[in-house]
Amino acid sequence: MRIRIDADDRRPLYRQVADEIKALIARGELREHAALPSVRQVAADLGVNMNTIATAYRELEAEGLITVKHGSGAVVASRQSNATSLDDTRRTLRTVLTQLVLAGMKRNEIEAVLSSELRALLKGVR
Amino acid sequence: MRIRIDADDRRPLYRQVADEIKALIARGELREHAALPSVRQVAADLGVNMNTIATAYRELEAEGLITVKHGSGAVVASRQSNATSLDDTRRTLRTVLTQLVLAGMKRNEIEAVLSSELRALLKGVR
Amino acid sequence: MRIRIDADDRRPLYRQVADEIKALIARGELREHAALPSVRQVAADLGVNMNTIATAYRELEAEGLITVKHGSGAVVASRQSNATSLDDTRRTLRTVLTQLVLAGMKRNEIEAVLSSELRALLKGVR
Amino acid sequence: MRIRIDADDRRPLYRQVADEIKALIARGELREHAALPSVRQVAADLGVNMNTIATAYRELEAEGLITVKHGSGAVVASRQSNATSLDDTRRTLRTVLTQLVLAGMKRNEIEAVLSSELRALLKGVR
DNA sequence: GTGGTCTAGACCACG
DNA sequence: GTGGTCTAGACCACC
Repeated sequence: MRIRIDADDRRPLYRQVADEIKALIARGELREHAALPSVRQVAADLGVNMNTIATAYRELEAEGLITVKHGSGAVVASRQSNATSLDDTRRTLRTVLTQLVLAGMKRNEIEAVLSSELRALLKGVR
Repeated sequence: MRIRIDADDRRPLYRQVADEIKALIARGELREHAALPSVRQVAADLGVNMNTIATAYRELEAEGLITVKHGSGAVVASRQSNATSLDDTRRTLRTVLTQLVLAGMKRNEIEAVLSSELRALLKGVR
Repeated sequence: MRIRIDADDRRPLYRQVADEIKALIARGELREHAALPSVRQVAADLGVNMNTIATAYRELEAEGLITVKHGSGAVVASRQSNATSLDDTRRTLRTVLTQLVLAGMKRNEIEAVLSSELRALLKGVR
Repeated sequence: MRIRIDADDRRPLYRQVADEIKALIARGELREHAALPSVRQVAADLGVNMNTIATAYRELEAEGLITVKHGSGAVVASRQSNATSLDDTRRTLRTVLTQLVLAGMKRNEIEAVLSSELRALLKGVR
């Protein structure tokens, strides 16, 4: 289970980590009740501050995707409620689509990008 | 031509304004060479500081979407270069799709959302 | 004698006009005591506000390059003192050279640009 | 590593700062991945407002010369794209050369100034 | 009238 | 500690 971060990515580190873990859950690579690696471990692997990973885990817990148990690490929550508001998601989606249109892409080109990314995301076990 | 901002939106104000204007351009409601409302005007309409709007306009100019002429206001640029990197856009797209999957949506439901938003964006004169 | 302005040029209009006239004088196309076209005329030709041209002429007069005679128009001054400080000029030159270096040009490429521009400027009567 | 600003310089402060840093990069005094001093530090050194320096850094980032990471400062970018248009640079160069001619300098004197400035700029480690 | 620059000071986000 | 955002208000440059 590999988490990647990218210095050229403009998202803050903690969000890159959180987003990577979300993708693992979405793809089914991390299933319900699966244990996440410890904060310390991830921090060491990525060479970043432990606080950064702790912040990522806190965000995931706030969204209801993982459960952090005192002393025994974090596990994927049983029912993903995903507290991220659908409003936010649709807003972001609109922004993305606007960027694609302004980049000069035609409708069918945009549709191709969308389904290619969706396919890539869902090609996992799910 | 109405610009909306939302206090519940977590993007900074200046970016909400910039994104709204991008959408207007993408939809064709603001065409090439069309004049944008003045910084003071928008600031008064939205009840925010002039500097906030000036920042939004500066960002749009830096991306090549508008041209600002000192004493005479801003207009939509003739050829949109759109400096926003496609990498960033695809990264954001992946995040959005992940959110939709985590919200429990099935593949066909997600496809429905995508095409509905795309249709809404392109239903303009374009 | 043609003065050109360019909407894509980021210098203010009045400075574009002033710079064009300076170039005409430098090239010898406008010699000592030659009459400049009237403010009204230039404004009409270029389709801009008379104030803009008046500002340009005022700048040229302040630099000692032209003499504005009440009621009888402007003429090129007899001895060009050119009040523009050499400091400013050298500062601008340094900025230009820095841009060329940062654009990745090698020393000999930069030298080629410099002498090509200099030749173009001096190919006039001078 | 010293940044100088000059009240007699007609460029805005933030651009003087940005231009000074560009020159440091061009000369090789600031190499790839080198850390820039913090916004607060530079502001304190120069006795100007933090926002002024932040504006300079934002401009440098927009031109692709530096990368700003939120909690950890700014570094020189790995590959300089230098978004400044070559058109603008050549226009400025023409203006500079015109000034030199109007200052009464002969062709060979101008060539001497040009190569002296170019040598000064490139005498670094580069 | 338009936008540009700068200040002082507040509060937030990131590591 | 770092930079980011926003405000209020001043003064300047351009048309």
